[in-house]
Amino acid sequence: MSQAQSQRMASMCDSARSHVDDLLVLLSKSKMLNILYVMNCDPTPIRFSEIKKRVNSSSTTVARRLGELEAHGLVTRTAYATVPATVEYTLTEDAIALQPSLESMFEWVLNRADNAL
Amino acid sequence: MSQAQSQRMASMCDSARSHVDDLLVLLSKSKMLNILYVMNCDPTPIRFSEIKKRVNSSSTTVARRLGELEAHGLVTRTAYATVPATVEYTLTEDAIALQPSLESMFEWVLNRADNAL
DNA sequence: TTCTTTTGTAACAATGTTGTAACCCGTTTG
DNA sequence: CAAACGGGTTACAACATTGTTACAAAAGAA
Repeated sequence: MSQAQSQRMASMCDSARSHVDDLLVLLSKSKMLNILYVMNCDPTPIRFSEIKKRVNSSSTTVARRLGELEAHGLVTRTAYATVPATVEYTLTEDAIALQPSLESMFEWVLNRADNAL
Repeated sequence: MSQAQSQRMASMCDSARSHVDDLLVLLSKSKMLNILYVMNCDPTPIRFSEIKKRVNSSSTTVARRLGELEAHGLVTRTAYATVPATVEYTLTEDAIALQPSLESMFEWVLNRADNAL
């Protein structure tokens, strides 16, 4: 961490702190990192059912997480009037900027998981 | 298809996936990223009370998180027989390997927080 | 003697989160 | 007509997590 960033952190006003905390709380919700990871792995639009299958969670939780991500401007939801319904989710540019961090974090996680076998 | 069946269709083998999930669950616990962040900012030994103050949480939660991190081999706890007691926590090498990811993740978080002002 | 300090732990009530089961839409297929 | 599809929503019971309060230990200070 650079000195400038540490200083920015130290001198941050309360409202900025709360924004940081909001984001950390968001990222810490169950399956959130998993969802961002699967969306980052292949950054083309992905369907609800595909996300649900890959993160292995209930519809309720996946819907809640995607709603939270959309509310924070990290994913875009696009519905198509096909039959049956088709809905695609896409990462916004802001979320894509998080990709390198997530990728190296998951590399670390996978390495540790390997070693733990 | 049942949820149990979806589970079995995941690409990774069950034991590897459970290790990955363990780590993601660990990292997703409340204040966990905050703790790792403050410990990464200044990677010298840090005392319990200092962590507690910086992440702004209760003793109970901080103690729980540090215990979980220690159980996963990510921090080392060293107690000194001073009066009153002194306990220092240090990141292990494994945890330090996570530093670049955390740093760029926090950069992203800080940037978003700035823009949200 | 009693107060103070740091670093916790134990018990517990309040609060938050989860999955399940039931249901909705609108359209096509049997 | 009834079922089935994807993509959800709602209600709710079960479960998980949180902070609070009370407590402890050890030794020096008042």
